[in-house]
Formats: sequence, structure tokens, C-alpha cells
Amino acid sequence: MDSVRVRFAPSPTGHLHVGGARTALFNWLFARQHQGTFVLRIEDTDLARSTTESVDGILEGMRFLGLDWDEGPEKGGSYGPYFQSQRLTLYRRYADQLRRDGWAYECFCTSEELEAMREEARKNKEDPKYDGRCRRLTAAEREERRDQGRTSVLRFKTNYDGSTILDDAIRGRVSFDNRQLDDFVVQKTNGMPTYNFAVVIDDALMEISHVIRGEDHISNTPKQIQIYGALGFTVPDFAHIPMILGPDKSRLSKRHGATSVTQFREEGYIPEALVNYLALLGWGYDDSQTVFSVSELIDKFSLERVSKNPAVFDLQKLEWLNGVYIRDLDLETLYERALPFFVKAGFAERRPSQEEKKKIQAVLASLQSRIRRLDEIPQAASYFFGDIAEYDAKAVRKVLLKEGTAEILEYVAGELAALPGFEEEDLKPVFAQAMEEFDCKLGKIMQPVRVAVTGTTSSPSMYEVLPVLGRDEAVRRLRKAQQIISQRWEAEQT
RNA sequence: GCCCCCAUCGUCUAGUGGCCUAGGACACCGCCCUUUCACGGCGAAGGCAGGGGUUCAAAUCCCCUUGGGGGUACCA
Repeated sequence: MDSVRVRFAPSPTGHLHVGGARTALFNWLFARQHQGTFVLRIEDTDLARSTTESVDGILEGMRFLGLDWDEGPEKGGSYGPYFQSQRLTLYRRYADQLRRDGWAYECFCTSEELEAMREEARKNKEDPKYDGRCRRLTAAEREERRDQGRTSVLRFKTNYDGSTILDDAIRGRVSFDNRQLDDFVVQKTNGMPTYNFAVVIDDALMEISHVIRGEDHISNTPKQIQIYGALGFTVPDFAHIPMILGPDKSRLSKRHGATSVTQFREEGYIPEALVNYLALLGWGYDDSQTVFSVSELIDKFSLERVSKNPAVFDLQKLEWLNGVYIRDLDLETLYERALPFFVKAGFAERRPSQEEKKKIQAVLASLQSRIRRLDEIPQAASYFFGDIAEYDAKAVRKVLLKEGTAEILEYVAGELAALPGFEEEDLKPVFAQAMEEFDCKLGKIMQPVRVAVTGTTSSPSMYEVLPVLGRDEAVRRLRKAQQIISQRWEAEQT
């Protein structure tokens, strides 16, 4: 294969959407696999809707996912500029060429006329297409309109004969009857190119070899192919990847929940998991593997294996995968990823001391198999960093208020208070003795301690929680639980 | 309306005419492990949209129907 050049070309009108991110990922994987070039191009010809904040957000999202681009914003490259708004002279030049060669013509129709035309067509049950009236204008008529000061757009002289064939890498041969097309606008009144025009100029000039994009662009392709032809450009290979849908099978959008990459980051998803999940949306490898490292993806990805049908975004599976990756992280990396969430919860300073760091890592070690998202940390770790905010009512009732619990807590508190060390091996004998003392199973001892120390019935092992809290705090909480028990008991007497 | 695309468990998918009594993953349910909760292990349930062809043989090829998605802009 000749040198591979692919691109991701978002329009900066919002955040990096997961659909866009998946398109970017497929392009990136394809480029990396073929030692090709991955170009990032910003399609900001819609002045009204494009913002620089959006550009920043998109770049940030790309970086978060680890999708580095070889050419594009902040990076440059020999095919620039990489913002369409900075390529206007190029578009103008080719627009002029089209007109000069008789492939395009000025159209003076106003939007009102156009709307009336479409309305009329609908009424007559015809296709709401441009009827080509300005195509038939004589030179004199055009001159007259220009003199009247009427503005114009440039329309492409579509070839209505035969059909346009698209050999799609994913869908195979797709044929479009050219009579379905109309003379579409290539240059707007304000001089800006339309999408269908700019995309062709850019892809051709940037020598893009494979256009990998969403299926929503498939209907545009015949128009673009005609422009390639009119300008004498080589048509690239196309691959149209399926859409991503919400649970209700409609196109994935905000109303389905989080859709932007930044949002997923804030919700505690880690990039490896997101990348893995996105790869699985519309692509599969074989009948056994679902967890793929990035390098495996680069190695195994192929357009041939991209499926044709739209995929429903399954948040539960993403969460599961995120949990898989969280569990797989070594403690140091997990710490780095999780620290912002501790900071946000007020559990840590931005730059923790060695001692703080040790504690956070101990907490993370206990939590690692228990959380699926980093943003569960404030909730899951709260009792490690402050008093118990609220005792679970059911836990108090079913565990603390049980007959004999006060005695057990009294015993354990006393024993723990006398302990010289406070690590697992120091604690074990205490609980072993308690079992003998009260002639019961371990659970009978541990559950009251757990509720006393965490306020809930579910937590990591006491052998992990207790050492992190330290002797004084642990004993304090056991005593406090005793108080709660006696208070409740008294309350019941009256 | 017209054009284009798509159709395997609830979801993502494996399957490219016989290896399919359709495989895996998530979710769900049950059991085991266990100081609780997770993790982990084992197991159950669950699908070829419908109808016609082609063929000795169809989830796989063809046609129709139905359903879903996309497009039909001076948005990208």
C-alpha cells in the first residue's frame, strides 16, 4: 500500500463527542498500523457556530485518549494550514477553476425563492431539489443581476447522467443514481466554501489516502466524487463506519447522558477503558477477546472487520471495562489517576506529603477491586478521611443494636487500645481471641466493628481499614458506637 | 415522499454454504469462595425479524415485506 494518510476533521461546534472520538480512534489506529500519518484538521467554515473553546476541548479530548496527531493544530505540517478558516484562498482558487472550466455557475436565488421552490416541489410530490434555473442564465442576465447588486452563490454543475459508484471499504459497492443529485452550492454568499466542497479540496491537497468517517456522510459521497472528477483529483479510498446510537436506537445525543470525552473523564473513566470500549463499538476481533491494549488494537485493527450495523452505546459495559482497567493498574499509576478525585473530594492537597500519599495509596489498594469509576471515590473513601457522616440506619438496627454487640465492641476496643502495633498481623490475634471469648464466628465480631468504623455493612476487610485509620481513631469510633448503642437502648426504655 | 445503508441473545459481537444442537463479552439469575461488600470461579436463562426462492445442504447467497438508521441546507 502507498503511504497511508488519514485524517480526523471535526467541526469545532461543541465538545469531542464519543462518536467523533471513535472516528478519530479508527483513523488513528489505521494510521499507526500502517506507519502512516494521522492528520487533525479543524473544519471551522461555519463561522457562526465555531468557537476556539471548542477547538481546545477537542484537542484536550484527543490528548486524554492518547490520540496524538502528526499534522494539525499546535503541530503544523507541510500540508497546512490545518484550520479551514485559514485556507480560504485555496478554496477560492479552486472555485474559480470550477467556474472557468464550466463546472460551476453563479446562482442569484434568494433563500426565500429557494424555500418557495422546495415547497412547490413537495406540493407536487417531487423531490425538493434545486431546479437549476440560474444554470440557464445568459451572460447578459448574470451581468444584469450583478449590476443590481444581487449576491450570489456558486453552484456545481452536477452531471445527471448515469450513476456514481462508491467502492466502500466497509460496505462494498454502493451505487447512486445521479438524477437524485442537484446543483449544490460549493461557495456561499459570504465567500466561504460549503462542507462538500472544502472537504474535497482539503482531502485532495492533503493527499489523504483513506477517508474513514461516519456513515452519515455516505450520502454526500457522490457529490464529492463528482468534484474530485471535475478538478482532476484522485479519489481516495472511502470507509464509512456505522453510527453510534442511544439505548432507544436513535442517534446518540446529550439526552442519552454523557456523550463528550471530557464528561467521561470527569465521571472517572480512564482513557485505556474508553479507547478499548470505543474500539469495540463497531469492531470486533474474534469470538473470545474483548479486552485489548492499545498496542494490540494497533496490531489487530482492520477496516474489514468493522461491522456494518449501527451500535448501541452500552454504558454498563463501559463501566465494567473501566473496572477491569482500574484493577489492572499498578498502585502508583492508580494513585496518579485518582489523585484529582481525592483533591476534589477534599481528601487531599494537590501536592500531598509522603505520609498523605502513603495513606491514599493504602486506601486505593483497598478500593481498587471495589470501584468501577474514579468518581466513586468521595463516597467510597469518605470514612477514611473524616468522621462517619451518617450511619446507615439499617446497619445500626440490624448489627449494632443486636443483643451482645456492646460487649463485643467493649472487648475489642479494650484489646485494640492496648496493642503496640496496628498492622494486620497485630490485629489478627485480637479477633481470634474475641472469637473464643464470645464463642462465636468471626462475622459476629467483624460486622459490629465494621459498622462502628465505617458506618455501613459493606467495606474492605477490617484488616485493611483499621491500620489506615490508626489505633486512636479506630478505638474512638468503637467507643462512639458503644455510645450510640446505649443511647438507643435508653431511648427505647422511655 | 425520494435516495442510501443496515438487520444473530436485552446490548456489543463471532460466524464469509456443511465444523452451528449458533460461540464469546456486558447485564440479569443461581451456586461457590468469604468477616461484609467487591474481586474471582462455576452454572443457568436468552438470539439467526418475517415470508419466499437457490442448493443435496442456508444464520451465511438472491428477492420481497417489515423494522431501524442516515441523507435530502448558503450545517459539518
